[in-house]
Amino acid sequence: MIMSSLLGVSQKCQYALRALFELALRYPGDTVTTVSEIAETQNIPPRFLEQILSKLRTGGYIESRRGNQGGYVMTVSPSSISVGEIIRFVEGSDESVDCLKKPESSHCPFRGVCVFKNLWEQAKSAMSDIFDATTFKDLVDKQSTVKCELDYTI
Amino acid sequence: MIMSSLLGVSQKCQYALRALFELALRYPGDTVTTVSEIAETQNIPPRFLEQILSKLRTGGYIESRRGNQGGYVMTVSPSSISVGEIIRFVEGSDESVDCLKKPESSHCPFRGVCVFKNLWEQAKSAMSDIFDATTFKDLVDKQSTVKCELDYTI
DNA sequence: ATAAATCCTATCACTTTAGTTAGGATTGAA
DNA sequence: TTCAATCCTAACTAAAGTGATAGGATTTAT
Repeated sequence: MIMSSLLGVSQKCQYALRALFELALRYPGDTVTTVSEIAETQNIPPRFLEQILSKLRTGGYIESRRGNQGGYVMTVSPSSISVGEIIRFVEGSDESVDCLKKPESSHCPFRGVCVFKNLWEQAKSAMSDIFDATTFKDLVDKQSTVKCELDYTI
Repeated sequence: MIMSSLLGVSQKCQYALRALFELALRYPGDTVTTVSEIAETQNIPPRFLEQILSKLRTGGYIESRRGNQGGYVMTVSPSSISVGEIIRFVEGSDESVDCLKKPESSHCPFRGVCVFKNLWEQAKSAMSDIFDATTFKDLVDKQSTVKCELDYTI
């Protein structure tokens, strides 16, 4: 985990979210977007982004068209994909805290460890609530609001 | 950051919390506790724990007595130390997410990144709320409750 | 003096992260 | 058919972070 911060979101994961957001902006639509275009717009190393998009494809979040004139496209509605879902998919779901590791039933071996367990659970749950409640449609909607504000001020 | 998990709490940090909890259990009291004793009770590598306690001392959370019959003791009230405070102290306060890095005023450089910023802030805030609201006195109180329950069932 | 303990600093092994490199497979257009 | 654009996959690497160990210096009670 990115480990120096309580909120552990890796660069790779942030890239994934931004890339998916970029595709969500173009939804719906049957024109594909190339890796290069996403990479430039979101300032992501292109070859690295290739891997990330490839992985997102295996998750069913996006589809690809290969060959000349190929690229990526979002085929499921952005409203059905939450940020939390993507974070878990990209980061994996390993727990950094022993207490939260399976099996659920096993008792904490060390004195006092149990008193922390509830704390980790609360924190995890609070974060999940936030990330699971936000879909990519929400982000797109928010983006257009921001755009408007900017346009007005110019 | 511990990276692979959204909730990034390093092993080192968990050791620190457990060690501090162990000292909080003995508060108040003028008898010191050795590193070895804490290490055994909480199953922490002793030499590693040395470093952790030494660091906690520089933060003013505990005091040490050197030499023979030396050890560590908590001199400030456990009710005045929150879990969140210790986590931040031990992990450092580096942000893993670019959006949250200083300076506050600088605008997010990439399209759509701003729509994530609020999300990171919310998540961070939700966690801080939980961890800052829990003091080591709370943990000690909770521990004695658990102890009682166990005693009754025997 | 001696033993017991913290303190300090360096080192190490291991894992993770953030990419890069290289080549291959597939497709559409000329 | 040929070519170029594009996705696909695996292997590799450099750097950083993490967890832990090691040796010695310092301090203090006995």
